[in-house]
Amino acid sequence: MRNAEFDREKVLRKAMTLFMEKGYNKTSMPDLKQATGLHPGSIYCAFENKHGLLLAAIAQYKADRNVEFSQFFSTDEPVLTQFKTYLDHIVSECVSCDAAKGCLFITALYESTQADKEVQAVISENIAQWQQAIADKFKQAMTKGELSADKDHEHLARFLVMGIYGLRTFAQSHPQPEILEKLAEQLFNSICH
Amino acid sequence: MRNAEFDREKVLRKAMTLFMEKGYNKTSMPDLKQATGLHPGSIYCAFENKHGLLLAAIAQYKADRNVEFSQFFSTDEPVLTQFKTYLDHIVSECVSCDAAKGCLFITALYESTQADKEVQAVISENIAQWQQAIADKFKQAMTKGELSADKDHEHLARFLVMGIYGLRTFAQSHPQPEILEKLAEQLFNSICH
DNA sequence: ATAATACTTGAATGGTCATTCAAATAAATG
DNA sequence: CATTTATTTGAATGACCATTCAAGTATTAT
Repeated sequence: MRNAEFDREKVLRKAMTLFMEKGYNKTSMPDLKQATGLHPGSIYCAFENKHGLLLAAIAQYKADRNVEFSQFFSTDEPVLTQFKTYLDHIVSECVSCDAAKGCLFITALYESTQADKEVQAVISENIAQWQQAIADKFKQAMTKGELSADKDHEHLARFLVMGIYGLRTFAQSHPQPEILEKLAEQLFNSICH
Repeated sequence: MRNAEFDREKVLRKAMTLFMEKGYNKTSMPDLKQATGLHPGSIYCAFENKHGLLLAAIAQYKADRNVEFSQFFSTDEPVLTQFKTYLDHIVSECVSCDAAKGCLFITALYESTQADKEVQAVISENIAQWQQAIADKFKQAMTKGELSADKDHEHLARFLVMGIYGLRTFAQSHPQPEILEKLAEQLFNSICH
């Protein structure tokens, strides 16, 4: 017996960064070898193939985003304030120059073909879970009286997810901070008022 | 001398459909040959290379969308009603099963790399023009008294573009008509109220 | 210590792709 | 009609890529 020598999380984060920066298809095995330090054989040994590495990277991305999400909502501020901070964070990601400006869910979903039902299903499921977490927070805001109780928290969550996707996509062509901030603000207001 | 035998617009629409369905990178020259009936040499003769074909397809896509846009705003209904109809049309595109459910601007933009500044610039410009056309319509709605005059028509246009991108992206993972219609409705209301 | 097991290495393989090219063909011009 | 000029054809080219594999190596368990 023998355990893998590499740090699985580090390798997955390197891979996920490449997938976000260059896209899955244009990230070659030589690219992955260079970025991760792993030889092709090791990648195949650990992840079956390039597609398996993508799935593992998506899972890691989901785990990382989950932790991040929880952190934004673990303060003792009002839930709506937490949402605003969360949105501001996303805007700052959009205008950053590193890989975080692209969301792996979106890029992988747009790149996936009809043939790759597996990636599509995994990402849809991950998005649905994120949306549910948002819906739960909205419900919490309603029970705390921060949000009028006649709203549909699941609809609000869908609208926010839609808006965040819109922000991210809009930022791809027009990454101006002030404009994105205004858009995020109106998005927030559309939900709260 | 001699003119090309093929119908340029037809070829470009075939190519644009493939690019939307499979993505630019995964659309191979054999694919293009089969879909357009053009041999590789003809494509190179007419469009320089595959990348040139993409640029030409994007230009054709823009022209087609321009015509479409004008048609939605050439009725004698109130501008806001025209917007609602336009939005409904986009929702119906999102839930359709053909290539129209993906927008070539978005798919090509997400697929383009940092290296391909040309595609990025062309698409950004095309989006900006579309956004400006929307802004003009909002201004028109304000002068006609359909929309309160204290709004910023350019901001409204950006918000609508963002929302449409959000809708399209959201639909990629959750293409349920009723849900998308509700989202489109709230998007519309966020702008008008 | 030794055997068994699993990871690592990196060159080799086979396939696919964008692009080129030279020959063939057709239209337009004078 | 003849010449010129452009397009069409489709096979050939060269590059790149995902994947495989066999030999080497380290770790664990007995």
